[in-house]
Amino acid sequence: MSDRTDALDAAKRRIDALWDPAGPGTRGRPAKVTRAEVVDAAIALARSGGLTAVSMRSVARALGVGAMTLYTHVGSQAELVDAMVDRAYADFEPAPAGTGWREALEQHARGLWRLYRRHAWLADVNAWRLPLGPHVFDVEEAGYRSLVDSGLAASEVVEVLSVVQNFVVGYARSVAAEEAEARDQGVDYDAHWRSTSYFWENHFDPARYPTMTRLWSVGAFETAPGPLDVPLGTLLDTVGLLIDRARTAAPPPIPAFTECMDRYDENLAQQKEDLADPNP
Amino acid sequence: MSDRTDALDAAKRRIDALWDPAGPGTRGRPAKVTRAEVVDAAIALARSGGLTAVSMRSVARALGVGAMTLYTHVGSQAELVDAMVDRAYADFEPAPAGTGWREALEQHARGLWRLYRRHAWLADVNAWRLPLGPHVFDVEEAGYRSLVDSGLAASEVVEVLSVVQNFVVGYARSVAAEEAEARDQGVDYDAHWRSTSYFWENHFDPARYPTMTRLWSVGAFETAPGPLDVPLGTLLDTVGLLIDRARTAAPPPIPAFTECMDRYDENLAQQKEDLADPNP
DNA sequence: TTTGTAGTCGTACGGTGTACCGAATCAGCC
DNA sequence: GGCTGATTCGGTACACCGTACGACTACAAA
Repeated sequence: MSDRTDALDAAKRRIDALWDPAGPGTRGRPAKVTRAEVVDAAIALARSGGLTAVSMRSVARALGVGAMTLYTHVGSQAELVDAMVDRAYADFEPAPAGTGWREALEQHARGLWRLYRRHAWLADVNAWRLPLGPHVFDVEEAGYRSLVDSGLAASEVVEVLSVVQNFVVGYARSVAAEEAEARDQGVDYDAHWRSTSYFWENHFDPARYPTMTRLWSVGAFETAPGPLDVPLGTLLDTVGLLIDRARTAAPPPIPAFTECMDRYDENLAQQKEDLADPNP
Repeated sequence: MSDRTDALDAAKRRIDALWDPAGPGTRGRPAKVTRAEVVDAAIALARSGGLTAVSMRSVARALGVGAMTLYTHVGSQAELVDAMVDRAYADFEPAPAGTGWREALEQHARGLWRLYRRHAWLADVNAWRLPLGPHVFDVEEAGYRSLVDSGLAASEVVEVLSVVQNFVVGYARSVAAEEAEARDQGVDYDAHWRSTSYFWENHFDPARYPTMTRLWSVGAFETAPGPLDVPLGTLLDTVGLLIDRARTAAPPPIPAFTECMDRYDENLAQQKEDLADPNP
């Protein structure tokens, strides 16, 4: 019983810390570092050495401070990583409003791409789940805004954005993985290239993988110079095709913001009721 | 210099271990466990406790063996995880040959979905990069085979499969993350539900996120009972639209297997030449 | 000056991956 | 039977990790 309660409180505190950073008290000993400085130092470490380079001790050392000192500012390492992610997402540059869905969605995808290129360590942390932080939600909001009035059904908006974001993040992840591997095994890209080509020469069997051989023979696996451009264009084309189809199908419209606030309050009340009385 | 060489050799050994498991020698003391037993024990631990439950000591304990004993069978923990992934991918059930692209691609996506549901820990490891193992390649081959003769251009085949797989894996990842969180904080789904609803009640601001509010008001975020069905159907529809477009555009054809073997040998020779003479 | 309060951080505990190396145990040979 | 070489087993040790505990410090307010 108390185990569950503790874990639940911990989850709540982890969320609260992202929205109400709990500024320094005016009483007592003054702090040597701020929460923001801790998060920034951790991000700096992650950018140069990956997420594995971020330990409580290494961050403290970078700040010239004892390891345990960090715990007055962040609560736990998991909370620190949450804060790092939300801080990184604050760097996202939203697309200018008023453009069409295609430019908006493309800008959104490119913004996400830039974000994951600038903070390559995000590819590692994203494995679990994004923290429910304000700036993460800002990015989600911007993504949905690019599609909400394009004519797609509401569920399609969610699905399409999920597909696009999964694609961009997955792409960034694979690129970041190669770079990290190259970094780990010696600064030099050449060594990494040798190790993967070693695989193709010594183990790849065309007879076992005929389809891949066919695609490889026409260069389908070679990444373009501007790596994201070509696949993203294709992906946006398919979204366009989907929107064309939706316009003739005329799905139920998505209500305007003013209209739906009533329903929002209603649903929230219903949700509270369900929690109070857990019987179906 | 020797640092780089060592790292390169390590990478080679990590790849070799997946293709030539290096059977037990006939001389010397007989082994108490086999490599396959080690991998299976690690997978069993991962299935019940997640990847974090897999440590060299815990695997050894599960086998009734000293921790260091494992190193005669797997070389390192990274190599063990590689082997776990490739072993898990061997469970993939390929789609029956001869069906159309849509059934084949759908079966492929569903097979991947089943794989990631059966081995939820795959969602954690996939963050870095899939190991270059034979069974991983079998799955890739099956995916490409479903699309290679659909009429798409070669590069589109690669992009579409990447999008579909990223979607399925991302979806499985988010579901697995929720289950892992629920498990960590108390066996009971209720506690987890309370913690996320705590967020919606206390921090979500409709004024800051109007578009998400609009979509939420019509239930766009509610997951369907058969969670994968609806989004996957939409995704396959868009692939169909893309294929229709490609059939009228008539992209350059992808050569048959027999034709491209010449080009394959040629390219491989070229590659070796480039490596021998690294000047541009 | 005293008291309360908040921040710092040394110590310690239990965990991790794994390098090192002697002990144990076999096949094959004298 | 005894010996040699090959192979595996696993105890010990080291460096690292996250963090609970509690003594210590430095300030604001009383």
